[in-house]
Amino acid sequence: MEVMTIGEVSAASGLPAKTIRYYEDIGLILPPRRDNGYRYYRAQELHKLRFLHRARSLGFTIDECRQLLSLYEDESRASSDVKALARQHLKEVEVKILELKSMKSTLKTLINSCRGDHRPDCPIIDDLASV
Amino acid sequence: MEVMTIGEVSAASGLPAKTIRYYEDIGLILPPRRDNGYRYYRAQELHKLRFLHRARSLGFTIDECRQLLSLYEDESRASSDVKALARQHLKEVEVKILELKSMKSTLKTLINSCRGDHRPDCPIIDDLASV
DNA sequence: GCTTGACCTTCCAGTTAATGGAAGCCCTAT
DNA sequence: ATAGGGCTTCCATTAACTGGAAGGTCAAGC
Repeated sequence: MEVMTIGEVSAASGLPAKTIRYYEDIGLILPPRRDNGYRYYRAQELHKLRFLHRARSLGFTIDECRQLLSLYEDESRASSDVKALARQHLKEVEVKILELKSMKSTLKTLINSCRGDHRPDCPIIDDLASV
Repeated sequence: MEVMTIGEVSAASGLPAKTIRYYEDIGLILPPRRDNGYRYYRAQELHKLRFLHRARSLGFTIDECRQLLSLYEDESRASSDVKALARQHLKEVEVKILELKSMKSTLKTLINSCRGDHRPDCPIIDDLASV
């Protein structure tokens, strides 16, 4: 397939067409247009869309994706720049994990202490109300 | 302090005044008003605000908080309802932790394999581009 | 040649949970 | 009287899409 419509590149990249148009709106991927106004995508654009898909699935924000994309396109990039970005992101992921683990452990404790029957007394409610 | 202004209840609950007004907008806490239009908060409202603060800090969504609040106020609630809500939320927290852990492990691997020097070759970029 | 249906286009609105800021009252102290 | 701090409302913005409406385009079939 030499070039693709948005529907085709959506299937090929795994990104919804809506999302691909959104990425265009915010200036991430700017495909050329046919005479009828239809977007078309070449291998070049498909690669970038897949790149974005993967980066997003690793939790990078759109803004980080923008930076990654420009590093991807920069033949003379320093891998240290990429690594720094990834390290920063890793840190944020780790912080979130810690927050969620703390929630998880509190929730587990509360759930375990609650009988969960037809009666109203409930240590979960008591905890929420006690702070 | 018999009753409080929004600034006072903000200090007492730990929630920003902006957030307290927002909670009113969406119908969570509806304080009475003075003749001059100022909101005022009694112990009753303060307790609910603290309740919300705590519930949010455990990651419950606003909608879940709404349900929790109505259980809190329902003298004839069944603790099983509270427990079910908490269990559901715990599940979601656990799912998020798993997602983040998977990101974390991939990121770590990629970061470790990247030299991070002035040269352009970078396994992180390669991975993103390879999918 | 015309219709049908799938696909494409743009634009507008809504989602979550707040947050920032502007314009303008109100109250207390000096 | 005026200055300040706190209060009010209303509007806009954030992140990253997603849904839907109204309408143009194209290939296939009758």
